[in-house]
Amino acid sequence: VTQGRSQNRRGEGARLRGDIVAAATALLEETGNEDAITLRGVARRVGIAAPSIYGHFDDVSSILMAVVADAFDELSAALHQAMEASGAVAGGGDPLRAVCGAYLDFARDQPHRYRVMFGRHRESAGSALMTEPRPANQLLGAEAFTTLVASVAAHSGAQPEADATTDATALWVALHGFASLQAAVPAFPWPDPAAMLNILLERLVPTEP
Amino acid sequence: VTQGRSQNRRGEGARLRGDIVAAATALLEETGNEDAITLRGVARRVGIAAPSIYGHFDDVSSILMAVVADAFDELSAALHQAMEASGAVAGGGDPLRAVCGAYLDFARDQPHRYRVMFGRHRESAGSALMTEPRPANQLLGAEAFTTLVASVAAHSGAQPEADATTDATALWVALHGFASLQAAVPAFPWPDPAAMLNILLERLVPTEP
DNA sequence: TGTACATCAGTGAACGCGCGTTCACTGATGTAC
DNA sequence: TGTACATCAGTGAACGCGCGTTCACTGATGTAC
Repeated sequence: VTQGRSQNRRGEGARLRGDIVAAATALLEETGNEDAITLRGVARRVGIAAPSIYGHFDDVSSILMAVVADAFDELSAALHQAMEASGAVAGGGDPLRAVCGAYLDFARDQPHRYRVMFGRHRESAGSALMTEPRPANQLLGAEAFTTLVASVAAHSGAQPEADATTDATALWVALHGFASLQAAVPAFPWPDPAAMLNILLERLVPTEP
Repeated sequence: VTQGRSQNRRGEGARLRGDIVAAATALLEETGNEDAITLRGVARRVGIAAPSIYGHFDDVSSILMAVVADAFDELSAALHQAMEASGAVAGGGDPLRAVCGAYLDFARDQPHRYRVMFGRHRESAGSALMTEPRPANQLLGAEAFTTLVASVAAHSGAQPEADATTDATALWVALHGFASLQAAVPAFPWPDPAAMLNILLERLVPTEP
């Protein structure tokens, strides 16, 4: 089934790349299975011939990597925006809660994309997305983590013994655990997300007096 | 390549079932990819003809389900044993720490098996392992969770306001998050597991005075 | 202004592969009489 | 004690499928002269 897609004009070939990633993302989220991202499946979805993809990606696994990279960019943007928006509210906002809420929302709204971001072991992803130890700021997702650290630091303020990185790590671990288990085991009698977030924030992050 | 496997005697056909699950488990853990559990791949590994599997499983996805069910049994056993062993030590043992340590060990020693237990969304597993809401004690993994609750309760003792189920849920979420992220993002500068466990236990579980 | 040519963006057909599953079967083991 | 037969446990060949990838190609778009 050939669609009405017309060839891009010269110099705009890169536009197809974006369409490919978008189609792959849609397939992932709709089927719930990253194995649905096949070369031919993506090509069908975009409305092009399968070999056309090779103009933009070396192989099929590179498509998934692009999907993941995209997702990390969006997560970073969502957290950043939550922090900004909350800080701007006169007097009322709690940036840390806003950031954590945005994290959980992201995971809940696009569960399969979220799963692929953190659910695959990166050594076995076939390609070297991230295998060597390296500082946190060079990792995929580093920007998102930095935002979390900043919002934790703002929340703890001048609290003695406050170590924002340690606190943020513990908090990340808990947020991810909750998001991931809620998606994986929906039948478990979970507290509702707001209540769970209360518990985790109260216990894991010191509050400025 | 036919191996020296000889046909089971009458009434012992069920033995092959165990061999199939063991082979599938080995394939999963060795390749790091549940897609390596194919009908033909498992059959090769066991040393039988591919159709022989249909005597024991309806289809290929049932094999993975059996691997997961097995893994939950082992996890429950490991946690239970950790609690018992620790409680038996005269005066010294901390059952809660022992149980949590056993959980993290299980996840670290068999990372891919662990990932498949909790990393797939159960609705999309193709079969109804667990989709309907139901009480926690009817879930796959219920036994393991019960052990965790018991060890939390023992640790909190007569602490006022102690709610062992809530505490255990928060702790589970954190343990899973840590185990899962450590496997997924090994390059992140994690604290070592014992230190992380200290932090999480201190903050998430009230201690009996 | 015209025209030959290079490049860009993508196509269509074909390949070999491993897969899940079905089918009719085989040979050993036990059992009824 | 013998023997016909049922059942159990597993086999071998074949099917059709979707897949990743390669290959030579086509037609539109821009550019040098």
